[in-house]
Amino acid sequence: MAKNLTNNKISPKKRATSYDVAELAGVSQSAVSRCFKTGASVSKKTRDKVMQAANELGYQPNAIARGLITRRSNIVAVITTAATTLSYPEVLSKLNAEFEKHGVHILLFTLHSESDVDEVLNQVWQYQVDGIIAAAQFTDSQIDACMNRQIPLIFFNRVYPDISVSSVCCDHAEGERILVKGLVDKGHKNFIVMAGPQDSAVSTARTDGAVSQLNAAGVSHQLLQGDYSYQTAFDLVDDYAKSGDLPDAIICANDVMAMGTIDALRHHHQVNIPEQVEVVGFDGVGPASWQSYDLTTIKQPLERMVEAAVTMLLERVEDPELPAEKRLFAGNLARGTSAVI
Amino acid sequence: MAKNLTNNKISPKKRATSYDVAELAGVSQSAVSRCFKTGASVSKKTRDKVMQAANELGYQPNAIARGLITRRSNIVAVITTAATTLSYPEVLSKLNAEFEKHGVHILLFTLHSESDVDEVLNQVWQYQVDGIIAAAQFTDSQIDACMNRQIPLIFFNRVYPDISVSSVCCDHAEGERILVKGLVDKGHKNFIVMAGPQDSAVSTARTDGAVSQLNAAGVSHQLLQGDYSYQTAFDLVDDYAKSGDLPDAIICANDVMAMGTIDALRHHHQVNIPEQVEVVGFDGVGPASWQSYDLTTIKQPLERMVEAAVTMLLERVEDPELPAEKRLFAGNLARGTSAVI
DNA sequence: GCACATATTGCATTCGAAGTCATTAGACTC
DNA sequence: GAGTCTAATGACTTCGAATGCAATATGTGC
Repeated sequence: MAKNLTNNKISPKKRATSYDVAELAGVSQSAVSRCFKTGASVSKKTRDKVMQAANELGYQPNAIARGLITRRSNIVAVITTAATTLSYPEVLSKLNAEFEKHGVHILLFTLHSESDVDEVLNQVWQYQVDGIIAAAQFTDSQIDACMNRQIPLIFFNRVYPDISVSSVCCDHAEGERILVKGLVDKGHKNFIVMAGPQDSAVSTARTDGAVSQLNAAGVSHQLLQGDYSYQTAFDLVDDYAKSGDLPDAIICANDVMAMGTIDALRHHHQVNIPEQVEVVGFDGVGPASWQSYDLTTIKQPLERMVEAAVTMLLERVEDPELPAEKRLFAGNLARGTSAVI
Repeated sequence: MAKNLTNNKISPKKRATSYDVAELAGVSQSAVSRCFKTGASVSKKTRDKVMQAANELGYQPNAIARGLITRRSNIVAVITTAATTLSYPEVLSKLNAEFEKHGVHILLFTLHSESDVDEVLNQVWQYQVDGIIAAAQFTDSQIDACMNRQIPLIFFNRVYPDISVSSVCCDHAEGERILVKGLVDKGHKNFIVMAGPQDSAVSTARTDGAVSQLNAAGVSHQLLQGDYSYQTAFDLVDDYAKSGDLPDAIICANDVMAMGTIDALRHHHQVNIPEQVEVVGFDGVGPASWQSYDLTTIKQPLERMVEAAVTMLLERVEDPELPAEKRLFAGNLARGTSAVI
């Protein structure tokens, strides 16, 4: 096979490097490098020559090589549990949009079960990410591992009250307080609280919030163990309703379960919602506001939460010494138009 | 400040490199490298020493440095339009799971508008990704750019009949054929076809499929221009119904619009669905099967499509000479239990 | 014990861009 | 035109792991 000529522009075998550009432009490799760094000292003449050569060769600096020397990959890891929740795409795409503004990209890691965290972290170390956004439960030693490696870490919708680690979280307890207050003020006495998966910290926060408010108000409740899914909620409520008696209100740990609950009551038991039973959720996902459900729920201010998470992370990438910070955002009550609370 | 001692294990400032491990284990850096490469020639004795040292230092090979020399980043770019579609999280998390099996990770790029492709591609080049999965519309020259750089490219739910480029796609036309046939066989005569955004290739494929089947069957239809969103569909149908007359059936380019359609008719115009008007969608998203909608739709075999896309991409990473391949998967009819088609 | 094949090992180099430093060109002053 | 000062430039080194190659160790058969 013929030897590859250095200045054979046709050969698509190798992508152009800064040396190729330098040669074509008649300058040194250093000059090329400087042209792609804002604020570097380059004369207009050189820059023009270099840029033209770069265009001609389709040159883009190799982020891998750059990352090696600058020790900045401009990549952050986003670690989430496999997506059952409907707000996942919204969060992910907002995160991506925010990071992109700063030239940062997302390397995605999804967990099949929360126990995979260790394995995922090993992968994360290899990629020299600049930071981590975690929407998953970490153990203390996993958090320690991030700190030892000086990799900024922001939890999304998880809080560790006893650990000095940053987080952005919706105020689940406060949200439930608002919901419960509304329902209790309306005179409801018998409640069902439907929890999400037992290993979900978010569900626990919401459920505990609701329960303690109900207790404080001195009204009774019963707990159903759901798993965030429509079908499980549907089945649970279907079974429950077969027994004959109905609660005044059902508080679900997320919107999807609330919709399952509504459908079970409405379609299998001819119960009028919200006249006979009032159902509330949490999240503010799209379908919750659809006419068929018109759900009363707490809408998480995802936009602001994502913005906060990104800002906090990038600040800490710049200055790793910044102290941890926990930010708690109140949700907005989205009142179903036919609801009365 | 004190000079950093080479063997100061306490200092968390720098992560361990293969040289650190080599020193601690009393071997050369090459030996360390070989220990982390499967199939390399290393004695058990050396491997043990190295692995112990690596553990002690928390060493993980630096994927950035490795990528530089091997010209493999083990990263693939996933390019999608900003997620309005409900199947997005499902696809993304399945993609991730499949790739992870092969030690490949996803670098995420989302487009705010389809015109951002150029900008995104520039980012993509910088990261030396091994391949690209694109769920977005590319121009011919953008496709060419990938080919020139020899970066394998697989389109997801986009086809380019005239270009030799690989794709995995749901057979939208075939799906619409099934739906239309069912509806026509039932005796329906007046149809509405609701399209998605005009720049969406998927919408066009579905809409055209439906229209040509309707024409072939000799039944009339009217076209409404939607945008895949619930609200727009709701408003369009609401307006339409105000005029007084109703079609026999409405064919929507996706499930979300079908649900908006159902809600508008049912809640604003007291139309019985499916008795008075039959509504069908496309996608098979979660809420479509919920009792309130119980939608007749074509479910895309996402699991298989994702598997195919991943396999095809990785094959082409291994052997860039493999010819392009277009795979078309038929969707499954999901019949609403109360539907009659 | 010797000749030889095979398995391990280390040295030196490589990938591509960025930073350090010394040098040079250019602008400006008097 | 000589003397300063700054801006621009290039040679060289660096980041961390992988690899070709040569050197050494180990093992085998006689």
